[in-house]
Amino acid sequence: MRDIAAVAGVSQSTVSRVLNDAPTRVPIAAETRERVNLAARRLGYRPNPLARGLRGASTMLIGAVVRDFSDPFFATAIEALAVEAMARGYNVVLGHAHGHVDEGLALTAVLETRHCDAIVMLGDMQDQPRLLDDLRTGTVPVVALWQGTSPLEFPTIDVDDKAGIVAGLQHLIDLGHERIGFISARLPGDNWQRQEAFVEFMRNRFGSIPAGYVQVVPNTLAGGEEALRAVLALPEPPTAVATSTDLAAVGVLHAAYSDGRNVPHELSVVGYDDLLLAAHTVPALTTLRMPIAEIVGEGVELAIELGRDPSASREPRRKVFEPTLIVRQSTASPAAAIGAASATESGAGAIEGAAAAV
Amino acid sequence: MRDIAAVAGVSQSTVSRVLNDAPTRVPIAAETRERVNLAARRLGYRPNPLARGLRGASTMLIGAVVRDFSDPFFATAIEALAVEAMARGYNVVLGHAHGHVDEGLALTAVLETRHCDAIVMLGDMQDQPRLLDDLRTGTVPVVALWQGTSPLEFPTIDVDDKAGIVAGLQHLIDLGHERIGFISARLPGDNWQRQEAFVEFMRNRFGSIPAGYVQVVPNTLAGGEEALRAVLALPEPPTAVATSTDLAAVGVLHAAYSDGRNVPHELSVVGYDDLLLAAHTVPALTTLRMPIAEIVGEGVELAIELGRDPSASREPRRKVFEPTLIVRQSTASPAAAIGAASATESGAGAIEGAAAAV
DNA sequence: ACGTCGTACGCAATCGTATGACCGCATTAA
DNA sequence: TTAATGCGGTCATACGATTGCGTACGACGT
Repeated sequence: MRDIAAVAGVSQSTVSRVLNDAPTRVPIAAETRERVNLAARRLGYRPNPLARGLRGASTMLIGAVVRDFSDPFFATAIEALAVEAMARGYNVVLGHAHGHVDEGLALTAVLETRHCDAIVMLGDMQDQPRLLDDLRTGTVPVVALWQGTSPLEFPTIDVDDKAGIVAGLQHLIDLGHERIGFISARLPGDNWQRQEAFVEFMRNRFGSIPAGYVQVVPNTLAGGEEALRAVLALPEPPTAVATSTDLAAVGVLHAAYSDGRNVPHELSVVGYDDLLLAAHTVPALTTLRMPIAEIVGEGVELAIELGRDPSASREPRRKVFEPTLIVRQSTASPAAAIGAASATESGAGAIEGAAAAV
Repeated sequence: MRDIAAVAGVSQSTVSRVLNDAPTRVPIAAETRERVNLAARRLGYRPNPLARGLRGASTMLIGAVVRDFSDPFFATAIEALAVEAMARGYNVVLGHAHGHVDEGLALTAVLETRHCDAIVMLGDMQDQPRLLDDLRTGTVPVVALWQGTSPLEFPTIDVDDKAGIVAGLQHLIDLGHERIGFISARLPGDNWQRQEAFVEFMRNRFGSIPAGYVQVVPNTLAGGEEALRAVLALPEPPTAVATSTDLAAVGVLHAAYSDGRNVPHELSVVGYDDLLLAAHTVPALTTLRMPIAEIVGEGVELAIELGRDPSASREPRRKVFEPTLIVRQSTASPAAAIGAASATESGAGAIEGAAAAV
């Protein structure tokens, strides 16, 4: 910048004013402006965001705190986050709140993150009290996405999990299912929202839930497999399972296939999230679409707004989106099991193949 | 920091020296050290990385330039990157080199990235000349991962795609396949390495490749489906297909199922990458394992090293890792097709179910 | 008694940018 | 003629930390 000033024959302050061309109380002649711009371009000038930030200006950075982004759901969310942020001229720095070295690392992540304009938290972090504490006492505004029912500490954008679970269960019941299991895929620190919704709905509908019909497993493909095997080993196994996650549901599909159980004729499966993948599993997964883009977009918008105007109300508020049921080929009436034998004879999947639209 | 100095009754420079306790030519009394540390802790001092970076010190940031991280392969790679970086005390900032708004955005991404200690490029970016140009002329060291055969401009860590493809094809040939198709899932900017390896190997082995046996599609699930349908519509369709990507392979599995083709009895499928998902598809996917963690770890190591010591040789060098064949249930001898009818009668997947170990 | 040396620390410049305070000049109003 | 005003721009300083250099002080040697 000093070089530009020298070349253009003006002072450094003038250069600064020209380059940001912000509304200033100091007028600049158009001719000078031209000269400076030219020099800047010729010298290939790039503003140094560090120096900018040092002056208290915005760094155009949004911090993302996420636990585990091998989880395809959060991977998708992060991509959305990056896209939304960049569309608004912001960059994203990753803070990894990993469970293992947890406290130490989590803390560091936040410290290093301090020079962000805002922080977006993806997923629930109730098990990381020090991180939350840091965030709470810090000066950087925080927006929480998919916080679940945790005590509201930050502005939150969330999804109506209860409505989603109910929609999935109602779909199964409409098909004629009554013995419905639930696979509760747990993320560390996550709350029990979807599981509770299941329990509440089923209690109201059928009075009680058979023992073993709710399986709690880690949110991985292998977790889904394990849970399905456990549920099918029951004396009176369910004819359908709902899962709290597509990831687990994909594991379920694999386990069912490996054990020779035809989905959907012998077992119906409902996922949750509608990952990109869900439309392309074998068979394609009936699931609940999570409006990821909308949620993240809203979150970024809010985060930036809070970052720009620190005086803005930071009192916790919550916005809730609705998931929508997407019916594909992994659910069918339990009565269909009668015709299953003849169906498989003509090649597994022939029936659904005819309706394979996505 | 000034506050600390005041509280501890020393000068701010002393505080700086104590807090970094770096090897300095200025000795500090142990007692003073204690006093300063105490004051710093009580005041909850957090160093401001901006000011640090301003003085030319390292910002402990690694920039990641990636095209599209909805691709599960890159999502996994990014997670690995974040983990490896944080294990070394670095954070990661995301630069999105999206294909659409490409040039403009790509450029911006890099500019904003300037204050990183190093940049890691994930995937090939040959179609973004301006980005490459920026990277080349910049002062920040760059390490390229999965660059393919592009002209070597940066230190590169890569995988031996040719060996991988050959291993997959040899596996199919060993099973007795001769009519083998290839689904070339293309990432924008990517080169044709895997496809070329296929063509070369098959030419040498069988003399020629039937028309239509090589399908080029975008690297998506839908791309895989489309390619499989095209290949099966040929007058003499292949008995096996290799894909350049697990993502496409999953699409293939879905399409085969939807069209009533049993995998592996009527069609063998070989993937490439060994995503986490690959072990849990229906049926589990035979594929080539990409040593993602090793590659990324090596890349981060190198990037940090280059960042720390700018005098280090930055001349392009390449390190190559070997993929390894993972045999699961999506491949079988074409002769098995004879017994396919009876096999499906007892429920699809019963056979592989018995061998469902991962 | 005076010079020397090692120890322990302070002073002040510096990085790149933003910005309030001032300044010279011309034109216009009083 | 003088003062006020507008224009076009420069000066100096601040942001928070790092770091070369200077310096005060006690101990020690001669």
